[in-house]
Amino acid sequence: MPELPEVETVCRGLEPRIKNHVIQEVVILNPKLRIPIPKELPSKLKNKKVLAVKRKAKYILIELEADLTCIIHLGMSGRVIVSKEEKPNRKTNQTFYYHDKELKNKHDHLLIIMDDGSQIIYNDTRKFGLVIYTATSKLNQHKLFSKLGIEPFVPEFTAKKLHEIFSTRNKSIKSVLMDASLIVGIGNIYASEILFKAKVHPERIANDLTLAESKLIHKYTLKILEAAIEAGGSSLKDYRKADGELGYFQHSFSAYDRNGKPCLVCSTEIETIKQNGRTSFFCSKCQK
DNA sequence: AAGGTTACCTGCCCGC
DNA sequence: TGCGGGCAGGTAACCT
Repeated sequence: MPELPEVETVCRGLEPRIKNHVIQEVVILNPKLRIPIPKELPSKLKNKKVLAVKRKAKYILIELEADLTCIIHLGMSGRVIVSKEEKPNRKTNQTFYYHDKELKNKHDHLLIIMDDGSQIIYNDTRKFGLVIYTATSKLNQHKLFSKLGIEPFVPEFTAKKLHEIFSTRNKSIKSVLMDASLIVGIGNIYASEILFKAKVHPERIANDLTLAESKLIHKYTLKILEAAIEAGGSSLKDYRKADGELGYFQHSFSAYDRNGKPCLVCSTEIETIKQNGRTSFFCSKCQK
């Protein structure tokens, strides 16, 4: 479920568990992803200390010493799982997770073992994600990042700025909100949620929006993303959910996935339409 | 160059 | 029960 809040939650969950620890071993279990995992990634990462874990758009950046950053993207179905503790196999006395066949999971692509024995697994059913590396000093020039739009949580992301962005695009507001070359982090779920709260119909053409409407979209973009990050943070602290899987928490949506259910404001049935191959959820009475 | 479509991949759910 | 179609939270290579 990785949009900005989920990726942020993964980063916040991961950092305290690996920061200042050294990567002891990296094992490629299945390199087949959108960009294949580079063969030399294990040797590059091995013996490097983790300096920080950061988010950039929907990417996870594991910043390492020696000018190295490991870049992870979760695609549609990527997951990061951190073993809670070392689990040695009784028979072999091996601490490798993968020496215990019962713990093996389908679609695990990468295993990282830290110096304290904790193990990080990248799992991705649909293989749309990626795990690569680059020089930290050249991060912003990387092909993946060179065309990214503005981050929502920077001071320059103002209502005025957003309105200017909208004014340059002659297509639906829904697809503009989801366009990472304009604004990063908003995917199909939060685009519907933001437009519902702002009372703007998803098919409205972006450059037709009034400044007042852009201001509402700006306000709810920040509010909704913040609330979702907060919810993710709560789930990280919840011991009942502390199964090692990071970034997956119960969402409460107002519009997304509520097709046929009553609008929480006016009780009109939530409708769906297809836009650019993606389903949009909206209330035809509230959203104009 | 903007805007739209298609493909990548697996699994699940639904209707027949 | 089995099969086919459509669908799923993302991105980028294509085409016009």
